[in-house]
Amino acid sequence: MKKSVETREKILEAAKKAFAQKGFHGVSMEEIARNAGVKKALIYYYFPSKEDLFFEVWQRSVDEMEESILKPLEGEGNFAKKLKALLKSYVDFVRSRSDTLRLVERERLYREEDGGIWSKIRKRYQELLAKVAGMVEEGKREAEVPGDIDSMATAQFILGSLSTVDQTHLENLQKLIMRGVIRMKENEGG
Amino acid sequence: MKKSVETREKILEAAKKAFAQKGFHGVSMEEIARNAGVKKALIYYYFPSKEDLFFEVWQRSVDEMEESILKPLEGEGNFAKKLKALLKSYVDFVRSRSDTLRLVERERLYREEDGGIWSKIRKRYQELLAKVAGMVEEGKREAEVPGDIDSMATAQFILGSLSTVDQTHLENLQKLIMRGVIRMKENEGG
DNA sequence: TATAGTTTTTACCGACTGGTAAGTAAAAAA
DNA sequence: TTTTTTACTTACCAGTCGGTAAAAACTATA
Repeated sequence: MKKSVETREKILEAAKKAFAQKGFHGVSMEEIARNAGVKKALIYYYFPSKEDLFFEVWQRSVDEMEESILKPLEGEGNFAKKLKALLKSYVDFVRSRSDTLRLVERERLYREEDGGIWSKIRKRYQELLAKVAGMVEEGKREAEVPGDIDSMATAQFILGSLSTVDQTHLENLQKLIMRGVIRMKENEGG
Repeated sequence: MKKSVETREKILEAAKKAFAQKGFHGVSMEEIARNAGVKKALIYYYFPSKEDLFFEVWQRSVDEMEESILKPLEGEGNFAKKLKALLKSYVDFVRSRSDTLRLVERERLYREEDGGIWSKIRKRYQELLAKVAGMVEEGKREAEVPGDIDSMATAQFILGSLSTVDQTHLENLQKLIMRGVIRMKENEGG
């Protein structure tokens, strides 16, 4: 890999770790530079501002998350199987990349003066939600999801609840969600 | 009310609003003082440090939340009714005091150098979770909750999922949770 | 009205913040 | 070989941060 790209990548990596732990305002550029083994000014050679750096970190994380949880279910057939696949891949994701998840989830709550990166962040998150909601919508057409349940609500529900629970209980949660969302045929074990 | 208490209260109120919107690190003491109509130094007359101020704000918010969601179900009989009451009061709480909720939920994620207030915060949140988990445990004894579902997981699930969903879909979420948690008798409408 | 205690403001501190200007060594292009 | 570009450092800026000391204003009691 080109050296310059490597350096840029190193900065992004250090920034991601720091932001995930302490949030945007809790981290200084100095700190990121130190952890990346680089002088602070160099960060400004690659990124125009702290906000821009953060945005790239965040955006990559959502992309990574979307890829991880939606790719595995592309081949699946009916809705029940898709949901199962989604939950499984999400659980894997939470287990293996909890930093990324925390980063994505925490920072979308900022209410701050709108405009700037924060509205871009909320918008992108809505896109992700919409994709999951689209899947639930299919489930309704297949009559596997009760019709009185809103797809968007279900999408928020799935992503949100898994992200707040601690890792010990992920499988349990999977069950809870399946039971809530799918119209169960009595004789169809978990 | 005594003037001094009033002033103290005014500061706490301004602090709460600011912290809920921007998080601990996103808010300056100057800003809090300005919004409270007070000089910054006066805050230090009432509170020893920013962390202490924040901790009191946060603690009050959890207490308020616990009171709001657990009180209404003290009179209720069986588990199904209790859960229903809990969900109802929680939904009301989310609607009427979303600031408080956001404050409580956001800040418990901080990983920061441990010790200080952040571990106290996590500990207190665990207490709240434990109380909800206790209720679910009762439900298991009454055979209304499937035995293979962990009580702590369920508690995290209930509090967590409601807090991430947006207000439009709260009632839908209520349904989803009921279906997931309670062993449904087929002929018992929502 | 003098006095003592409480509450609030003024004025400041050193440390740190995000960000920039100027310069440099090495590599690439000419 | 000379010129230009890339990648990076040093040194600094103005502004803000959390926090403090001390004076000033207010209140209560005598």
